[in-house]
Amino acid sequence: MIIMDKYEKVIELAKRRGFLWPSFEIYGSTAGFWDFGPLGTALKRRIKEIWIDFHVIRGGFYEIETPTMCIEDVFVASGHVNNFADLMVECKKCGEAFKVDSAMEKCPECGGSLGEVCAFNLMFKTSIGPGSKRIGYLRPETAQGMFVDFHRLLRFYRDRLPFGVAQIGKVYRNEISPRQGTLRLREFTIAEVEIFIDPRKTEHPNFEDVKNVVLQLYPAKEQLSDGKTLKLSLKDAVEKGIIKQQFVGYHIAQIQLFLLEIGFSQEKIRFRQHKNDEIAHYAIDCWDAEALTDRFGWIEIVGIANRGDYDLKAHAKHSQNEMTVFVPYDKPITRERMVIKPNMRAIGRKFKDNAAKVTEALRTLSLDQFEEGTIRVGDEVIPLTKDLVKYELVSEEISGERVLPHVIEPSYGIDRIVYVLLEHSFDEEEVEGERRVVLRLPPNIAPIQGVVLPLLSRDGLDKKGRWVERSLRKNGFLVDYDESGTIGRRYRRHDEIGTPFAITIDHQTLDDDTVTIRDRDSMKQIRVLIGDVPSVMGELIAGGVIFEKAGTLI
RNA sequence: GCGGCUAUGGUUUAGUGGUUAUGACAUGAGCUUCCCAAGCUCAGAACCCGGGUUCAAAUCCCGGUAGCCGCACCA
Repeated sequence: MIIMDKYEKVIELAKRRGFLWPSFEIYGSTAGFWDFGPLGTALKRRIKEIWIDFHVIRGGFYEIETPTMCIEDVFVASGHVNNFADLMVECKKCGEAFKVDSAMEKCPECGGSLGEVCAFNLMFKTSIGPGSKRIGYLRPETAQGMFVDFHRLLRFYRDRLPFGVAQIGKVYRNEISPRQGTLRLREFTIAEVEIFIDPRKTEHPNFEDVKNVVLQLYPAKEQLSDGKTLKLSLKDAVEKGIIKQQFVGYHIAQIQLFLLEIGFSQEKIRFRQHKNDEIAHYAIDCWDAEALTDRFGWIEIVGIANRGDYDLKAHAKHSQNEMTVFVPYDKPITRERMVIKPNMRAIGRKFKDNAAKVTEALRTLSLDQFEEGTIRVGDEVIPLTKDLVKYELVSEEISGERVLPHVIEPSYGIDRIVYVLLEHSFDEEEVEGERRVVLRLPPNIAPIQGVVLPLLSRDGLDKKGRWVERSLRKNGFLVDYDESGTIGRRYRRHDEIGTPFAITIDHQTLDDDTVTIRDRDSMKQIRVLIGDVPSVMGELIAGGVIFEKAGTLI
């Protein structure tokens, strides 16, 4: 008996049955790259579809697609060129690796001397165009593409906050040591939403819909003290100030609902708050959705951050573009304002070369200074005389103000989700002394939705089977057809890859045109008319009907 | 990147400095059976890559690559 832990069992199954394969295998593979085989690709596609259903269709955020390669400016502005790098140094004596601290000379662990400093920027760098020296980077997140399009998005959403935009795509990070299957890759898929909100309005219009969702929370405070998680409704968590804003809370609930819908185990999901020392300097509140894995413990699969105005401010500055939103007041405000009109002719004559500085000083003059009757240019104090400026008090109507939005960002690691889903779905049980391996994936997530199995490959059963297969394919189901080996063996084959329903053609089919449908999880069977198979399958997969009631239970 | 362990058919595994490299499961063909991995026959399919030592290397040595564990980082 070979003893494997769950990770090994899942990866072994994934490789053997065409979910996941190490990339470039015939050339020896390279860490951090995995191929999705036929079933893995189908599974991943279903996860992405549900994600889009959640965030784009139900959530109302449109999806966009921006290049995976970006020009240098994007990442200079975002800070990735300077900060998405680790300066590392190793102790020559004990081998411990440290992030470089300028004051550090000796190893803090053992006092040994340190080796040479090496920097890793985790971005892949390349050049754009033939002979061009224009630098390009493969993106390490999809977010920047969405920030860079802010001015277009704002117009698309007709100049109103809040609005959100979603993107699913490949991102690249030259990880130092990728391993652990698809939990840590150099090329991977993330699904991100950037929600732009008015920083003064952190309540969520649909908060009521999710306020009773119960979350397993692991706040920063508990991580530092007793290490216990709290089970709280979203409403309580926000009211107690554990989750700082309704808006973030709403999306934490959405993350949980999404994970449950695709088949995660509820008790294996928790939300961990970033502690002060790990939270990005610009972020206001950060949580990670973590999933419990058998070998690696709790691992991060979704991050949700309030990034504040960091990104928009950075791009506005670097690109010299306005990235604010005009937010109208409920009622326009009327106020009186002193309007100062410099007499350029007189100023020019009097101050000559310094005239520009004087007008600039006038332009930024405060009312207090104006009342003092002087302005300050450099070290000089200049009296404001009537020949230099004219002024008048005007009454003006202000209808709103410009606001730099804050960004709420849920960011899903799709490949990690694929692995965890396989692990959470993986089950073994004893059936009449035999080991049965079942992937208990929800029917609408399973890569193959049904398999058609003629009991025998003759007597016309095969012909009937082919007919059922075609009718299912015509109705949009991804199905398989299998007539090799005994019926039991074929059921087991499909249990192992999570096929939820098996349609069996038997001798009774020839008499009364009925077939059986077998439920993967219970192994129970119902009998339905051959012509009803597509509609019954549709209801079963959508979860609109209880299995035992979808036909005549055998 | 550093340290430790490891590398044999699709998967898992045995093995030895020397003929044609085990077995199991899986896969394909056939027979038989026919509603939960039955049986029989047959078939295809492997020593991670490169260098060295040796008459001879899958085996010993060195280097690389990959995997697992730890450090670090993260979706």
